[in-house]
Amino acid sequence: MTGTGSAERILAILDVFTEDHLEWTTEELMARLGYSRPTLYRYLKALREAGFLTSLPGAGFTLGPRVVELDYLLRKSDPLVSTGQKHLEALIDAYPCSALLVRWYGAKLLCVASESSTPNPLSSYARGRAMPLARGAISRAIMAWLPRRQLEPLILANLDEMKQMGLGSTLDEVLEAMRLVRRAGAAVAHGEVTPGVIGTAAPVFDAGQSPIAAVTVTIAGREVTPETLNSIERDVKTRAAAITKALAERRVEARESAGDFAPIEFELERKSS
Amino acid sequence: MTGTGSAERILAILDVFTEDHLEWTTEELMARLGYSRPTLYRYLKALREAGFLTSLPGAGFTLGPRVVELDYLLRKSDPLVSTGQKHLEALIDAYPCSALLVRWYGAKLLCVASESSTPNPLSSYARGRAMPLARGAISRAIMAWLPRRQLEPLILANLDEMKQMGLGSTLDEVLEAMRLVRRAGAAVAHGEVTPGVIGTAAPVFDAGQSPIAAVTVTIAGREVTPETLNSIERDVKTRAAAITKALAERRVEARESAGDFAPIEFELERKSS
DNA sequence: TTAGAATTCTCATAAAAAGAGATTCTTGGC
DNA sequence: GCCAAGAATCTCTTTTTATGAGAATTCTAA
Repeated sequence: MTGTGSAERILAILDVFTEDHLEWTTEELMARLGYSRPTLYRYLKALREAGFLTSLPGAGFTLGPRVVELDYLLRKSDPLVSTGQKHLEALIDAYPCSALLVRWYGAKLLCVASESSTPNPLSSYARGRAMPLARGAISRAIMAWLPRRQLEPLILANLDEMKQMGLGSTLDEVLEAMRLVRRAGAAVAHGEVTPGVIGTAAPVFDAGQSPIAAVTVTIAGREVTPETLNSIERDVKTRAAAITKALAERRVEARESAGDFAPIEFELERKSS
Repeated sequence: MTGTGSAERILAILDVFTEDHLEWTTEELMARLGYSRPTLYRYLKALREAGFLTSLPGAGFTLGPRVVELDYLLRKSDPLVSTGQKHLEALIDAYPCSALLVRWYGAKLLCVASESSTPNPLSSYARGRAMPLARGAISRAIMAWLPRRQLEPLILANLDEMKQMGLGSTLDEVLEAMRLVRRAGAAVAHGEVTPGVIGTAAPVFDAGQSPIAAVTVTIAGREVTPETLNSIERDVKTRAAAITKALAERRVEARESAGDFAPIEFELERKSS
């Protein structure tokens, strides 16, 4: 569990680059990480040659171009983003809101695409922004459809915060709340993440079974009627279902053209009897 | 020179994820990289726990959330991007064009911000897109201001392509062409990257000395008069200079408030779960 | 539940990181 | 353009630690 391999130690270097401290000198890194000078330089060299770090002219290191390239790759090739984009645009055209596509990464909710038709809140919902695990419609739109094995430990780990959200004070109560979300087909949250902002989210499924993402609309609570809210919920559900469907179709296409793939040969060693 | 350390071997895994092949099964990776099964799984585990890879439910791996997060970090904290954004917007408001901010990474030109007021070419100039080193206004707007030590090997390595661009057929001729660009304060290229598209680029400097980026405007050649072109060139130069100045001021501010930096203490190693 | 596959474990072997200090390469100052 | 101060790399031995064959385990899907 505890990573003491050099792999972990190299990747750990990237963890010290944070919003507050994005430039590091070698001295600072030595002090922070406790690596000896030659070792640190070896690691830094590897990371720099791979493009993950760039040495600044003055003296120091910062994140490098590979990061930007990899994100471009992901952005351009992620079927979720490419099929979802138009649906986000349709949503922001219909309401004065922000529309997000948030991916479930097994331990993290990360915004992977966002559009907005209101001026201010855009920047706080940019791509790459991590979302809270225990609060908000997004979280529940994913969690409610998780298999029990995955769901239970998650709830137990975040029970305190969920209690505050009024989801219930025991595992069973929260499970019941999740059941209601599942029945409704979407999750709605009033000001759980940002005060005064209503979030509505519906899940996107991968192979029809496990949720991989959520389509979300956030809108200012004071300028929305219950009817509009219903309409939003309907639209969000429709859009999410459409993305799920598009993903499934894409999968089929990919499989059909997979004839190019070299067949995998089983090379079991069978001992002659 | 070719890295055979485990650091390089781990980072090499990320290199096989390309636009054409973004999902890899363990079998494919073993065949492609030649690692033994346990070793590969160890590496994959490290990369997955760091978030650089995600295992897909079906069977396979793809790039993970850390990539998106790191890019967000870079985007949000890169002073070049944050000070340059408004200038790009001003440029696209003034002309029907695409405006880019392209960063020089020592061996690579990478678009780090882009805005566009024309519908079609937007997607081809997205953030993360690598730009050619030997062609186009962007390249020259950087190269012309590089110190000779860095410039010469670059020219020699790309002489053939530069010959085709009409920059000269010998080192000295290309150096002379660079001198002209330096005198003009900006580089202009007619259809060197995309046929029919005129690019105009001016350099952004870091500490007043070495170029770190270029502001670029690309515009369709047929719908632009020589006067407009002059105007664009003037604006691009002005904007680039403004960004350089803003960066310098930022630097001063950072230095003045550097007393806030907490002294770095030894911290117990903690691993994220 | 039970095959079947995917992932992790065990452990002896051997490779390759680590570290101290010397050495070379860069930078900035004059 | 030269020199000094600092940054980055190299040398080389010790010891750590990664490696890989095969076995054991866990996961997944029927």
